[in-house]
Amino acid sequence: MQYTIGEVAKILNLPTSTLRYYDKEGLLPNVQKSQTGLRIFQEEDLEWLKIINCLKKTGMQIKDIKKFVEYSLEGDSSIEKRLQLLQKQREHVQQQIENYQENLKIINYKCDFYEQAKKLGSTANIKTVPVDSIVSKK
Amino acid sequence: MQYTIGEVAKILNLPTSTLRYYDKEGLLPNVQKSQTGLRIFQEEDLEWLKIINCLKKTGMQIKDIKKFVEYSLEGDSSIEKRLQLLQKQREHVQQQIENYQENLKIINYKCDFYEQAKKLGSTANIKTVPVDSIVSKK
DNA sequence: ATATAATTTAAAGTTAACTTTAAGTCAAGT
DNA sequence: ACTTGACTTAAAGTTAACTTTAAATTATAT
Repeated sequence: MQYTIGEVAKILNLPTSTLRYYDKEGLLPNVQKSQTGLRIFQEEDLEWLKIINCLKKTGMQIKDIKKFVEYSLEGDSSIEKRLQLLQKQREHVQQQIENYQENLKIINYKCDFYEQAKKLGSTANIKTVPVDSIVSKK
Repeated sequence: MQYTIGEVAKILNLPTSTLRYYDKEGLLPNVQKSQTGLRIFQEEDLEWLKIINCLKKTGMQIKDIKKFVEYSLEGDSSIEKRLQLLQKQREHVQQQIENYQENLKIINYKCDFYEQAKKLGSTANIKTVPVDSIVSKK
């Protein structure tokens, strides 16, 4: 199965301009071109793009994704480097989830506060606690 | 208890330039100045900054944080608007956590893959599954 | 009193990740 | 054959969120 850039864009819900940008930045080294110059995406390229998109969505910068791509092109000699890069990203994501969960507590607290305020018609006379008492202390 | 901009910067682990930028953007409407023009942060301002930082860290844009600040300055008539803004952010954060968790699955899978590859000395001969089979389908 | 460190403002500079534009070529349907 | 829509590149433009710079003032320590 082959895909045009427009089809890939729909599947991944990304603009075609972004896909071309990724290609230009060297993130899609295996995408082929027809004789007339059109990009042809294989199933494999789609899988590759989903990995790249996953790294992107979890906050990895293009230049670091490019590193990963370059390691991949180096072949088996770079397995260790690729593993390390992914493990580092895994830790980053786990940390991010924890941060979000802590911040969610603060937002929940604030939502409660304003729900109270809504009932009372005023923010006065609602007792508050310091933000630091909401987040888990280490 | 009062704080200089440098002290606040240390406490929040932000550069002073960022604090001044936030001030310039109208995010710190209650910070006072000494007769000589230096910013004086009260405990209250610090609490305020922690909320702002929480919104910032969970991906809210400055312009939307500014909206929240402006609503707050309007007084009790804007309680509903502030609540809605925070509820929207809460949903955004919950969604973000879910996204990260799904993407973490993919990264975990890839880490497993490269740990295998490391043992075998090669990525060849490792059976793989499509990315879509890793993420939870709805 | 004086040197050093922290603060001030306004304005310009930076960076990442795209997006848009322009001018053209290619593909698909009638 | 022709129109319409999708695709191509290169280059310029955009945006958000800071950061840096410069020149000056203020605060702190000796």
